[in-house]
Amino acid sequence: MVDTNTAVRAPEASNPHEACKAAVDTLARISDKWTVTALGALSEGPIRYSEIRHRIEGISQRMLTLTLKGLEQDGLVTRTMYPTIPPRVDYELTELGRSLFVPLHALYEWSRENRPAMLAARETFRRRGQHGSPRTRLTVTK
Amino acid sequence: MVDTNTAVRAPEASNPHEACKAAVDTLARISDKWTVTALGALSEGPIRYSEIRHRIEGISQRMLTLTLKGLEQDGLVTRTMYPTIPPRVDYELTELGRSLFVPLHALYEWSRENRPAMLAARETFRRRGQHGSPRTRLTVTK
DNA sequence: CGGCATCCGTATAGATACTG
DNA sequence: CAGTATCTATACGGATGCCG
Repeated sequence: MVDTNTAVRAPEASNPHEACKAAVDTLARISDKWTVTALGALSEGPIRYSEIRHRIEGISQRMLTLTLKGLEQDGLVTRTMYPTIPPRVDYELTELGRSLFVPLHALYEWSRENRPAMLAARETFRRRGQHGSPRTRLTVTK
Repeated sequence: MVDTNTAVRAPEASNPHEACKAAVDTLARISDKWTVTALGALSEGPIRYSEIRHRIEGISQRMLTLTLKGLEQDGLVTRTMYPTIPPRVDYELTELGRSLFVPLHALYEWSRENRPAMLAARETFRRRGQHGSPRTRLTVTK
């Protein structure tokens, strides 16, 4: 993995295949149960561990620690330890971390606009039970 | 669309908390192993089951079926059965499904630009082992 | 306070075999 | 061809307890 990926060159829409793989790859890293929520908690500036934990309802220490470590590892947040007693640790988004809010915001916008439709579709689907006559085309064109 | 969500009004950044929850919610629906890849396979127009399966390397029938059923349920794709022999089923993106490509593309763009940095950060992290002296601030300001 | 280790339940998804 | 059904492996995440 010594890079060498400067040669790929995705000119326009490229083939959706490659774009898809890249998106999937990023998704795989941020789509665990807490990562995005943690990013949200960090979005307002430096914040200490206990405060994050307080903001994210329902998260366990284990999951918060793991999530933060993952973010730190990927260069999305910085971790600053103050060796005081009692100890104190601050977390802060890096520039890279903040940049993630762009696609995240797009996702949020989509949710706001289209999720109701999605849930409605799901309701409809559930009610007709998909077994009745979902979309059987009898007029075989070819 | 019974909506009633016209009342929320996210003026500017709103509070990141709510935006975060919405984004997380959408993420939860598209971030299984195959959904986005399937959307990618569907992106070029109507396509039949076997062709999708052919395009998505490594997917099992079970997973493809489950993924497509999920997409259909959420109103992101339509399923059209041709009761011929042998049977044939076409899948096609709905308008809702296509609209998802907007945030997905944002994600793709982010990946293209920042993923190398992320992987590099990960490499660095792995090499210094995060135990040496990652970021201990001795100058306690307050 | 912040974090790690251990144990354990559950959800997700792969392999395989069978059906209309 | 386009699924369904069953079994199994494993990754994710929660609860608890200990440590610097």
